[in-house]
Amino acid sequence: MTEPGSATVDLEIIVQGAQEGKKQELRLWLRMLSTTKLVSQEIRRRLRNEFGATLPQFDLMAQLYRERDGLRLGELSKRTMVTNGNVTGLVERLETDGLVLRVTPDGDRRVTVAKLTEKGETIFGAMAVAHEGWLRDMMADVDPAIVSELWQDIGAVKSSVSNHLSGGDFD
Amino acid sequence: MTEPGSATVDLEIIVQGAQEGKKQELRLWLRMLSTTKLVSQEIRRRLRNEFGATLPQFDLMAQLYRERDGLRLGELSKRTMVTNGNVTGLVERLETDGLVLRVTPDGDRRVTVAKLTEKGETIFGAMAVAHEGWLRDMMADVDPAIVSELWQDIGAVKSSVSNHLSGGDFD
DNA sequence: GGGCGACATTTGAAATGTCAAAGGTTTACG
DNA sequence: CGTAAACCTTTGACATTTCAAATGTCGCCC
Repeated sequence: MTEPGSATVDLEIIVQGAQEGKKQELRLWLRMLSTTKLVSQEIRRRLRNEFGATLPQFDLMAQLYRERDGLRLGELSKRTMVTNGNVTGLVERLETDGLVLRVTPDGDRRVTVAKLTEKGETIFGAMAVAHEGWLRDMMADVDPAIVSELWQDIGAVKSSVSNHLSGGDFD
Repeated sequence: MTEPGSATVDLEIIVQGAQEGKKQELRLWLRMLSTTKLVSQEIRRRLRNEFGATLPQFDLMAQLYRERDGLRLGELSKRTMVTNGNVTGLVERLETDGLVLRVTPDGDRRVTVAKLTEKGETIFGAMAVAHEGWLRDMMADVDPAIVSELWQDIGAVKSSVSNHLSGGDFD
């Protein structure tokens, strides 16, 4: 790939920097976005085919699965990065299906707490196992060391982004 | 399950592999997903505030911007990773706003070709410049070398995922 | 030249997504 | 007390999303 006899390595860097080095971030973003879409679509398809569930429902249940005492809707909204109004409908549907339960605690009647039903826990357990397997399969060709490195470096991206938001939100 | 194939590996790796190394892919995926959501939301907010546009509309126009002769809806669907039915409505709204034009070529009346209007090109030009700047800003704290490396390594992930799809789709 | 299979887009139902405004509740302060 | 501010959730209007089924065209083969 690299061309021969370049005693002027500096030149390349300068040229690259001046011409298109500026778009590295854009390029990275586009690739992150398309990759994420690809994986999402695959997971969505499998969740649908094998469990009749949707990805947002899975996400929401995942949060409840590790907080057996349940979570307030606002907290669910933050953790799933889904708007409040959206959580309302999501929980509503899951309640209809008997996977989730809504309770208003005694102390504060403004609050609604959602928690998994026993049925919900059982079903989600199965989904979680399958879900993890799908990801292992999809990333099977990637060197584990790279996987680990990516986790780190994307963390750096995430934290840079967090520090440059116009609204001022956090992880 | 899987047994350690080579006895030459470090103890660390074995330990890691036995304990929680199995979930590395899941961990990476969750981080990719949350980071992508974070960036998407920020871009969405800015597109809305500064241009009154939505992210899918921006994506679609981006494709048309570099194909001045226009693209068939099916091709748009593939490139934006948006379903056919979705493209229909998207283009419909953009046409209403006078940003996009729909034409049926003479040769084949099954086909609809969408292309940017002059107004569409002007407006998108401005959005593209801003968009690139937003990304540079958001990733400002990330070492350029890391940005480049991430682009490469995520490419490896993408291609692994592509090779392990149940449906069998490609980039 | 009629019809069948392949192709391209649209439609329709249901779910998810955003934002802004409205609805109750609680808290705090004068 | 009693009202205003703060908090939590829901609602409503719209845009986007997916899937499956319908619609419309083209190509080809007999």
